[in-house]
Amino acid sequence: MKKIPFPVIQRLSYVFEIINKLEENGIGKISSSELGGYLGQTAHTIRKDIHFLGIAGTPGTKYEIADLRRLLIDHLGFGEPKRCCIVGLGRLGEALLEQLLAIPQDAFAVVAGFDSNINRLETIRTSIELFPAYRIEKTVRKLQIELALIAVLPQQAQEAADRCCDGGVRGILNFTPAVIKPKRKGVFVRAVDVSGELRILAALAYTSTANE
Amino acid sequence: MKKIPFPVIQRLSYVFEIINKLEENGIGKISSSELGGYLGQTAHTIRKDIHFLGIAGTPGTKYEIADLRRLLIDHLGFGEPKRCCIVGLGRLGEALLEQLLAIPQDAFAVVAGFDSNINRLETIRTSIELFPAYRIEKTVRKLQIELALIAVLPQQAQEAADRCCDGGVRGILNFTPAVIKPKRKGVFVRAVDVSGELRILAALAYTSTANE
DNA sequence: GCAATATTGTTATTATTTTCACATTTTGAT
DNA sequence: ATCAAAATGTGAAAATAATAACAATATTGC
Ligand SMILES: NC(=O)c1ccc[n+]([C@@H]2O[C@H](COP(=O)([O-])OP(=O)(O)OC[C@H]3O[C@@H](n4cnc5c(N)ncnc54)[C@H](O)[C@@H]3O)[C@@H](O)[C@H]2O)c1
Ligand SMILES: NC(=O)c1ccc[n+]([C@@H]2O[C@H](COP(=O)([O-])OP(=O)(O)OC[C@H]3O[C@@H](n4cnc5c(N)ncnc54)[C@H](O)[C@@H]3O)[C@@H](O)[C@H]2O)c1
Repeated sequence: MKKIPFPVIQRLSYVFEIINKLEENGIGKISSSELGGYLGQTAHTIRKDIHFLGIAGTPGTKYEIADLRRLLIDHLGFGEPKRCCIVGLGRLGEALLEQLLAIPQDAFAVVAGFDSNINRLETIRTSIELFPAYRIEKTVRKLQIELALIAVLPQQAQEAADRCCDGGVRGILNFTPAVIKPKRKGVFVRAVDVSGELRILAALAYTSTANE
Repeated sequence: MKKIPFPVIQRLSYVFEIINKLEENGIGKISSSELGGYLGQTAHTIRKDIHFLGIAGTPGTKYEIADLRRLLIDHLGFGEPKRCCIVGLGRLGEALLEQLLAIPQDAFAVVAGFDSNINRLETIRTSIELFPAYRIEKTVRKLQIELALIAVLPQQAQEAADRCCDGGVRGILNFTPAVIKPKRKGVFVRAVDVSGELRILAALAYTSTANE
């Protein structure tokens, strides 16, 4: 099977979100141009992206959403819920916990939370199990957790990520400004950094006007 | 001046963050390979990126951080603090507010918050001015706000963004899962979507193993 | 001083990604 | 039935970005 390029994966992930919502609203078909509209992309791009999944529609007709969904599940692994954990249950960590538990998510299941501060573990009221930080590795392995959200202070980010890697996670979502490197091969890291995003926006706006 | 490609802007924004921290710690020089290490990139890439700024260093020597900083300020507009506002002061909005006010930021200044719920405006204790949502346009114009962080419910995201555009913002950082389209040309939009990021991570992990 | 080493500047090459073009197929109206 | 319109499938072209290669320059140790 040919490797799917990263930008394509990124867009197809959004496509999956969109068709799920449409399906809930009883919509059964969608065209490449409509999808393009939602994503801010052209119909060309969408068709080419879908092409990476193998044949999904028939010419002349729109895409059958059910078919599209099935293909995305098969090729991108969106079938069964991914088990996640949150490391660092401060303000951000707790907000993330609430957010992910509140929204009815068929795609992700938060099954554990970790913090080095025992007081935090006793303070937070939630339906999932909470553990001290030194038990990250064992717990991740035991519960077969695949994804970790890192929301500790930047200084501890790498160490927290290393423990998750040791436990066997497959992906890390880093909310701290620190740069995290995966300890093992095959672990993917992505960052969510507010200051960084703002800086990029500022630079985009600036360079676009500076060139006029 | 030649247009700087987006990936380059993205990386140079991180470079700016890194050299600021190093400068605080009294470090005066840095090499392309060291920078590459921080960013998870090769020295080649870093040198090529810096090359877009015009000449920054001299062969044989490392980069003078002060020079690099000056060039980044000139070319990417990181000189004076950018004025920001937060639209939607729920759990996430309040957390963002605290986060951006807490960290001593020379790059960004949060100068206003907006919410449609008057009760929220009276509940939150903060040092910046808070306004009802219907005053977004006027306030953004008056305070010359350049960047907006959108943290309302997804259904209201486009409307909130439109008002910010009307007021004249240059960039929008969208924290909701809704897709936002800029109302005016020249307004840049970026999204921070936890579910989306998780899905991308999951897909990356899945496709990497499915191909083995 | 000079050679060895380390480091940047710049061009060239390669790979990736986007965009385009058009053939093919279905639907629906006349 | 037939034609026009609309939609996807797919390969080619163009644009963009990453990687590599190497020349040029400074520093350091001897
Ligand atoms: N990307 C975003 O959207 C965003 C927004 C706000 C904050 N942040 C970042 O998120 C991080 C957390 O912010 P916060 O406001 O929640 O901070 P916080 O101080 O409220 O929370 C940090 C928590 O991490 C715990 N912790 C420390 N070391 C640990 C370890 N080794 N293992 C497990 N837990 C550990 C602490 O006990 C604490 O509860 C910071 O790095 C901050 O910069 C990111
Ligand atoms: N990207 C992330 O990291 C992340 C994390 C958590 C939540 N979220 C998203 O952020 C959004 C807010 O989440 P939350 O938990 O803070 O929700 P919330 O309900 O606590 O807050 C929403 C706030 O927006 C206000 N509001 C509604 N309509 C408005 C309008 N037109 N103008 C101004 N204000 C308006 C409401 O009064 C409320 O105070 C949601 O879309 C959620 O999905 C994103």
